[in-house]
Amino acid sequence: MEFNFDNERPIYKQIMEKIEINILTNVYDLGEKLPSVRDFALELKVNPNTVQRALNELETQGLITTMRTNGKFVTEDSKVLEDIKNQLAKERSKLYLEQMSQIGFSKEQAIKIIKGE
Amino acid sequence: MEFNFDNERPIYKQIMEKIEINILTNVYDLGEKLPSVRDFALELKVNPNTVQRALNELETQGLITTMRTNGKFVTEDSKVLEDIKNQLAKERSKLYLEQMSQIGFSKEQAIKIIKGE
Amino acid sequence: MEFNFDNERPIYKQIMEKIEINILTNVYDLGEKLPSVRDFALELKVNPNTVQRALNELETQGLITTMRTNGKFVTEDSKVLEDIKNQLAKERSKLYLEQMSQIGFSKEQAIKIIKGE
Amino acid sequence: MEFNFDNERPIYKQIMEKIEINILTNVYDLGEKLPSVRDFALELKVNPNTVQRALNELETQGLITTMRTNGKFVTEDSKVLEDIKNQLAKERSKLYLEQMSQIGFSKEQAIKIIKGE
DNA sequence: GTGGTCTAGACCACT
DNA sequence: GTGGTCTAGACCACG
Repeated sequence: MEFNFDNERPIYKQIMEKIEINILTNVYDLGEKLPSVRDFALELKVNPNTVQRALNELETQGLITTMRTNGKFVTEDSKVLEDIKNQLAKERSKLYLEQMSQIGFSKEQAIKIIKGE
Repeated sequence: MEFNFDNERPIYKQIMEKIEINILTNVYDLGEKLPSVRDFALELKVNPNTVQRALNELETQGLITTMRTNGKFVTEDSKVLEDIKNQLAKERSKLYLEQMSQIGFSKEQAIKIIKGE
Repeated sequence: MEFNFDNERPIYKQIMEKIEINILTNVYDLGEKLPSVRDFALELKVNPNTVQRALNELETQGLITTMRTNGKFVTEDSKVLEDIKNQLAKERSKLYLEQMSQIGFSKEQAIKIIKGE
Repeated sequence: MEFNFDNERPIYKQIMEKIEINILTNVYDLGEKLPSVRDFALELKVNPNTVQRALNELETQGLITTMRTNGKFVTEDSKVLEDIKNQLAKERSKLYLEQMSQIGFSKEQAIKIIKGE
């Protein structure tokens, strides 16, 4: 796991997103035990509280479950993963189209530009 | 001009973006005189300092020029506008594709999702 | 606002509940500005971070909205309040009946005991 | 005996409550010999220390007596059981009414909601 | 003066 | 050794 933090946004959110992506793309498998809070902190060179906060939010999101004294685990419910993935995809598409329309590009133009990428 | 401010981001940036969009989409024409800082502030129900800051940043971006003692005007250089518009469009497309690829969607899938919107 | 904290449960949760109740029972009105995080902390003799955490969770619950640099406010949406109130009431009734049934009391007996209170 | 443990509370307390309920509802009869700590632990898939702790607390509560070298037995005093049951019932009813009143429901409303369950 | 973030470090309960 | 909580104190952006 790399750690190029962007100063513009809270570190804990960036950690959230990294782990979220790793879960959504099965870098961490369903039901897999995650590194301990302290290990994450060492690896990311960040205070354990910061990691804690990130993982907490992922837990309220349903991606992680905690077994006390035993560690934190990726959810075993693949449906949750799919839902979050699709929700993210839709949000981002919608946002993209909105932003493009704001500056005067139609949906067709927006797609054409993507294809050109 | 509406004013649904998002608590997550600085208000001055949100104002910047609104005015920028109005310029790029010719709501404010090339060379047109902009409302005074004071008027903007009243209309947006915001502190004049906040408007000031937004306009300053737009000026360093080249979208606005100040005619001393006379007010602020939209640039008369249409090329500047086109450049900014296209640059924005490319950035956003690139970002969109990156984000989608991060969560496991190919360019084709990304396009398909947009079409479904 | 009193401050008899129970050592068994996290302080931040107890703060959450106190404020939640104050909102649900209109001690804090719809749309009213809440005391600042620092003021709460002084009043409750607790670290500001602890208050912050409590208020944060209330925000994700939808009871509070933050206007940056301006303070935190009770939601203006009375529907949210009603929903939470009714949800709480149902949860508690269900829990009560379950607990009573576990130790061998029927719904009728459970009601009779309440009436005797 | 099932074992859906709740991460929020100590496992030993949850075990305590389960056994307590089994005694109060005569799943374990008066004077009956309980399974050994070891058997409990295997059945519950839990560390024997955890079971030990739970049983100890039940003993100080008077629900269980240890016959040295011979195992642990349910108390033979039926009055103890009745007392505990009624005390529990009263406590819970009182708590329920308090909680409902806190969020603005009268005793009558509280009863109505129960009936609707 | 407002909220937000982060760190360092401590202590706790549980297993 | 695991996660959870709390404190003290610092710094930041914003208006």
